[in-house]
Amino acid sequence: MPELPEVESVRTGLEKLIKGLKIKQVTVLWDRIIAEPSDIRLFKEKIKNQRIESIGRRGKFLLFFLTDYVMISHLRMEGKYRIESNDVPISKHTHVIFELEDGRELRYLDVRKFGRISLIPRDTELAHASIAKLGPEPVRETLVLETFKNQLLKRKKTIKATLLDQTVIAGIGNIYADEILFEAKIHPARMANTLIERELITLYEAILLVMGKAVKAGGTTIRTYQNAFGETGSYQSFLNVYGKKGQSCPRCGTTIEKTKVAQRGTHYCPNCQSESQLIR
DNA sequence: GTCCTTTCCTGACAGC
DNA sequence: TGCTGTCAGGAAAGGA
Repeated sequence: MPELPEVESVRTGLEKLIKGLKIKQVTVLWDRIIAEPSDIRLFKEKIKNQRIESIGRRGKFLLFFLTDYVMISHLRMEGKYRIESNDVPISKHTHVIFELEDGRELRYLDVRKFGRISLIPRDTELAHASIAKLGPEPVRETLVLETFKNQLLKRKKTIKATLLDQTVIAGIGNIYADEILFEAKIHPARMANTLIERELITLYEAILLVMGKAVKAGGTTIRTYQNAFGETGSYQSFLNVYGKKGQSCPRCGTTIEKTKVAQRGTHYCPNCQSESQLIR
């Protein structure tokens, strides 16, 4: 499940592999992957002979900057890009094939077909609905402590749901939300607007720490995640609570529990992230 | 405006 | 063995 660190690792990989190449033509094997334009023929027509000038990222969205268009791609749960020679057989879960001028192909694979691709004119990307509403990236330069605190204090929902809300901060998904809350010693079901000053600052620092460390590690490989080189991330070796139900908390030894918060599987240490916080 | 629920999808796994 | 049911979950859309 690619979150910001995994998408960033895909981005840097793709830049090394296909930047500067021209797309000769595109084959779409599962129409629903293409969100825009709604007419698939138009998508294929427009992308023909476009050169991949660079590859950017905003939150969990990949942005392929082409000659005249920007291709916005979200991998959702299991989307991945592979570069293959055109004589390599098409695997079962390949849904979009971009033929490149050097005979290789950029292939989009997605077991669950949740990923979406949009092709829009250059320079309209920042105004595109999916991008425009995103909150700041989780780095010190863009995530301003005061703004962050104000955002949280007006949310009448759990802190876990708030961290997953892409309009508050861009790029945090289920794995890192659990890891961040463990780091900050805050219970995931705590209401965001009940956090006190000290907790808000601790949480802010935990976000920067966890996300920064995960980007450096090339992301986390839980199920099937691979970057463009087919490499896995290494952050899973730093995970403290995610997927650790029944194991000992690395901080206090208490057994890690799993519940459901904000409709998501949620892992936490019942001692470090105490329930008693909930009554405040 | 904010929050909550549903929808999209397939593979893995538990239980019978 | 083979079937059925449940779970995994990010974002968009629609309803409250």
